[in-house]
Amino acid sequence: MIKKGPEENFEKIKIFFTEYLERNSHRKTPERYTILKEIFATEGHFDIETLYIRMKNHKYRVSRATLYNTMELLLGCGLVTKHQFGTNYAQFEKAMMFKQHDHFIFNDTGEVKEFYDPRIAAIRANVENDFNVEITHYSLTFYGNSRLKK
Amino acid sequence: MIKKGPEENFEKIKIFFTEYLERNSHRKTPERYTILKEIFATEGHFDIETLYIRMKNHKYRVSRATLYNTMELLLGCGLVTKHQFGTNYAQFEKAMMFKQHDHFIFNDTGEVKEFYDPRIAAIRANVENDFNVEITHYSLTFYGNSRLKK
DNA sequence: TTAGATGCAAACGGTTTGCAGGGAA
DNA sequence: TTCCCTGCAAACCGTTTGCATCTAA
Repeated sequence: MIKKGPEENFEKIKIFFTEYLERNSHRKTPERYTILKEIFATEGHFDIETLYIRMKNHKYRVSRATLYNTMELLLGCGLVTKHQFGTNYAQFEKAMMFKQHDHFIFNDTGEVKEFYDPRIAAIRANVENDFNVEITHYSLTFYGNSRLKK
Repeated sequence: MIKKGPEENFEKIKIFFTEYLERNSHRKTPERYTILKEIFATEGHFDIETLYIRMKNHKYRVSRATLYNTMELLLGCGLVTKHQFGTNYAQFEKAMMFKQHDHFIFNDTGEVKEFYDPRIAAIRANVENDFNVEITHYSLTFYGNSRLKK
């Protein structure tokens, strides 16, 4: 079985984004694709300012307004996820389809760990029934400190 | 068995706060007690601005700076809990000892519902073991819309 | 007496908005 | 050609900070 390279996967992502833009009558501007590319070229979490500086370093002409604007689109089609993590600015990460997870944050460093627990789906189902609601998204984050080595 | 009135419970809270202030060499100023009283006299969630306006309406002379300052102390001794709920300003609620709960937020109105699920404690224990950390606090919030009545 | 608190107002910083110019359709 | 998007800069707004004054200890 031939393993797909990251380039091929990114092609699919571009097509997915294109379809979303067309479906919602949004223009397919080069800026939007450049931002998408930049996001999927890096790992882990990021905030707007970091992304802005990174793109400036890569000699792209881009404004913060367009970044915020495009993030809204990427959130809308589910290619990116937004987190608040307690501070008063947002952090994002590219959505890893089929790899749902939640977060643990170190109080001192802010370092982010990821974990997955199937029981969350069960809790979610319960909440939907109890309140007669449809849950669109959720956030579960633990905060703490590393234990002393024994 | 005689049921305790809210006044009597509040006396205990005041004593608890006083002990915390003394233990940490903080002054017992009238402002701090007034803020404490105001918070425990109202139900549900609130933000700083709402609290500020409410106190102004009650003819108290208070500044936002002192409110933020005092919230820090109340958080420090666990009498109050802080939430971020995705917006970029904080919301608080008085801690209800022995009544742990999490939140469901309506996407459209921002209305807050509370629920409790014991499985969260189990997930928490797992995370502590997996990462060899000590969890100090956490946040679980579901977001969604009310289902159409059938 | 004095170091910590307060009220006020200005500063801060992430996000949003207004607007003239540019480019996708 | 149209009008949605972009870059830029200013506005916005919740929070933090600086400072003169006040007061709990």
